[in-house]
Amino acid sequence: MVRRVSGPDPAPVAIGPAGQPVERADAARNRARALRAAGRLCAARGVAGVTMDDVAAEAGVGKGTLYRRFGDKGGLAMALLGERERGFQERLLSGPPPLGPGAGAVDRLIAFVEGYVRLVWDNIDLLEMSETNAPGARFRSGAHALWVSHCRILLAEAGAVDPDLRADALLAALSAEQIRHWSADQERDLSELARSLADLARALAS
Amino acid sequence: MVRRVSGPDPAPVAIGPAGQPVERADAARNRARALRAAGRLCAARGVAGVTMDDVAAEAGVGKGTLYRRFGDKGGLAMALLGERERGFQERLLSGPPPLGPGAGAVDRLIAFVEGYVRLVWDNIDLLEMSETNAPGARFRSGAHALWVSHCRILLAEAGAVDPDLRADALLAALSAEQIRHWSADQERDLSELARSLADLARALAS
DNA sequence: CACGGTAGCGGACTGAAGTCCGTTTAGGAA
DNA sequence: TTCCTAAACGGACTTCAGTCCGCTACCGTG
Repeated sequence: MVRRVSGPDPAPVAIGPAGQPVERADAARNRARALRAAGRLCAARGVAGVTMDDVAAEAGVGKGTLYRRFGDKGGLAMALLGERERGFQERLLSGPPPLGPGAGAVDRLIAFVEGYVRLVWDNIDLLEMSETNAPGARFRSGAHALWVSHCRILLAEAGAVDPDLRADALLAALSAEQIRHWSADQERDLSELARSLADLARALAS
Repeated sequence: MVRRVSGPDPAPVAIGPAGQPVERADAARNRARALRAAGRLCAARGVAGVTMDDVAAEAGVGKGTLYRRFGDKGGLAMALLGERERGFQERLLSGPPPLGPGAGAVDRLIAFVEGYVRLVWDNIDLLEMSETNAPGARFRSGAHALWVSHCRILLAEAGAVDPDLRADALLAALSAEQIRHWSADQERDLSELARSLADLARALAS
């Protein structure tokens, strides 16, 4: 199956009172169950040790249900990630400066990079799982679209040339794979890495 | 099994006349057979449509042999890639400038980026396959070590700050995933992309 | 040339992702 | 309240990567 683009599950067809399409009650219940089960199992055994059958059993639903809701294993990982990214997204859009609005573009960009590296560092297993058997899946997530457009806008504001490409390039340097490489293979630590990448962002902004 | 670090197959133990460890004749023959078979099948059906069983059957060897020689599916892909990268490596190390020695650091870097983008573009399926179920496998390949050290040296020569990190960041922007994203999702074409990335390299060099 | 130790061989087996399709049920309509 | 239909369910099934281990044959030694 091809992973769906705009979210973990197919768009419901029925229309609710507020005009939004609404998910059937059993579907919503099972989605929540699956996410809670997956979270529990990942916490207990580590992301790599969890299979889809495990999650289905722990959630008390069939495997088919899991695949209907999340598309594939990567989609489940993305859904789990979504919950953890939400806080950072909110601080980005409406939190205090320098991460949130109010600071200069370069300062905001640096704050973004520092926070984002941290987010990746803390969720690296889940991020890698979200790309298994679907290379580039992250590019199609709503979250990634937000990161890119945030960087693009700040780079443009700072007067950088070709902010589109540079935003993508900056985020490429912040990919889970790359951060893992710096962390595991080169034994860089989080704070030193965050500092170096902030410098990189500063260079890209000029 | 864990992919081997320095090449596709385990270091042979017997020592040959010239002092190099030597591969047993049947092993060498089967490696060549497997590579030829894999090349044929990929050309005929596309990389994604080829299974390890297919390759084993086409090569006339057992599946176990394939895994002994190449470690896993990604290792086979890397071995196939190795053949295609060799020409570029040679032009890099001893070909005519600006790619080879003789030109200024920035010009060489730009020539590298243009050539490398092309190399990735032409072998993108194989590159993605080399990372299936082994995220970050490319970082452990000998070829990648060459690309990184080449970029690092040129960046240092050009006077860039933190050439280590910048070399990695530049290559992150040139990863197969990222190039695929630019090509497929954003519909950029090869020459425009090469030009933009060359500009990025110039910015990183200063 | 004969022999023995060891690297190499190969295919049956395992485990997990992802699919299929007959069955169940939510929830709107009459 | 009953009925109807599309959505959702679930588990058996398929496919494929990767492992295991008893067998084979290469090649260095005497």
